[in-house]
Amino acid sequence: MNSKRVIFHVDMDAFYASVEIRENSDLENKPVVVGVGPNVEKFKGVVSTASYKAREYGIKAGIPLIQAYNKCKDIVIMPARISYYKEVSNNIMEILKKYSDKFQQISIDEAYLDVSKRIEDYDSIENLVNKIKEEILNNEGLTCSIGVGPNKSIAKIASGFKKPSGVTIINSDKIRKFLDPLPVKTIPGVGKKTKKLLAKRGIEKIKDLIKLSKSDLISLLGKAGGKIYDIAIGRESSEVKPRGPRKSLGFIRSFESSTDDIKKIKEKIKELSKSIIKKIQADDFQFRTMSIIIRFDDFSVITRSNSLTHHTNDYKVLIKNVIDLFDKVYDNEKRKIKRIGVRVSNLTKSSLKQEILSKYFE
DNA sequence: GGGGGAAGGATTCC
DNA sequence: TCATGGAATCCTTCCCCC
Ligand SMILES: Nc1ncnc2c1ncn2[C@@H]1O[C@H](COP(=O)(O)OP(=O)(O)OP(=O)(O)O)[C@@H](O)[C@H]1O
Ligand SMILES: [Mg+2]
Repeated sequence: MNSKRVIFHVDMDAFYASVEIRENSDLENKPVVVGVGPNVEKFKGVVSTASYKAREYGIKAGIPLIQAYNKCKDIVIMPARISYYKEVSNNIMEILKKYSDKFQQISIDEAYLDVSKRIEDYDSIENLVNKIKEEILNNEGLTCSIGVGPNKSIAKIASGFKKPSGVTIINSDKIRKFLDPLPVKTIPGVGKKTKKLLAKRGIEKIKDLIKLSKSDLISLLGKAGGKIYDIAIGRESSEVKPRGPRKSLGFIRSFESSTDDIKKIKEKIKELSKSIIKKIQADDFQFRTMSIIIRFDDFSVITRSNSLTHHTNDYKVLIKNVIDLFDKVYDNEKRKIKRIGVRVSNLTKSSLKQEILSKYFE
């Protein structure tokens, strides 16, 4: 029995922007930006993604639209149509499933495929990769990048190595050669803060990281440190497994400008709550915990939450609780509010009996 | 001492 | 100067209770 695995990580190229370009051929080769936020037309919002042409100007996800415009006055800004991208995503995921024995969707535009059983040699890897890319291009008119490795993390890092439309295959005997020179930030889980913390200790490349012991890294970074260590030594071994049920659901909206108009804020809270109820009822969920999220004009963020004794999907219950939470915060609060959100968690399926748990209580 | 849960914050990801 | 929106996971603190 051979335990060596072959994992693919498939990641669509500039996904939202590519869909918009596919829909409108005038946009081909143009610097296209998909924007999100309170008023994309008036540059109030940020870049959700940028086409590769736009990236030449330093435009990338997360930067304010006004900055993107200043970098390139020719950009075409499209407001995001997430539900449409979701449909496209579903089509792509169906294609990917066909080519794998185990499948794990990670996000709207990424998935892991365990294809170990379908691979005998290097050529069969290339054949399978090309087949997948072909079918996505033919059926959906979109390109993707694929990383191949002996585990999920290496596959993922590999898929980002050559983009767009790249293929990167990392054999087990090339792991060190591949990982060593990469910056620590390449590792999934190492973000801005962790990068800085490591830099302070002179750790910038993955090869620096593996000089530390696993326990060093755990005492430095907690549980995350252990995961980061395993990835860095190339021995991360988590399974490709289907996505579980969602754990929370919520909506957040920013105001065009910060406000202390309580009425306006409460209206927004009700609107967001209504959307949540609509969605959980459609998806047949119930919740037990309700939270509000507030970002003030100084950009500090607070969350307030409370939990019920029983699950519910009732609008009135949600409204009462989140408005109460808000009133408590705004009792003696001077700062204006930039952004307000409502979220529910502790979810269960409404109809389906909770067989597994209820068995224990017979 | 610690299990177990609630709350709140921080960080990361896409 | 600008600074989204959806979600997951982890950490710390507090509390109830054995
Ligand atoms: N910071 C962000 N805010 C909102 N949406 C984001 C953000 N980052 C990514 N997304 C959305 O998720 C999609 C997939 O993200 P991903 O990181 O794979 O980038 P991408 O646009 O597909 O480009 P790439 O070719 O680098 O993969 C994007 O198209 C995008 O719009
Ligand atoms: Mg992508």
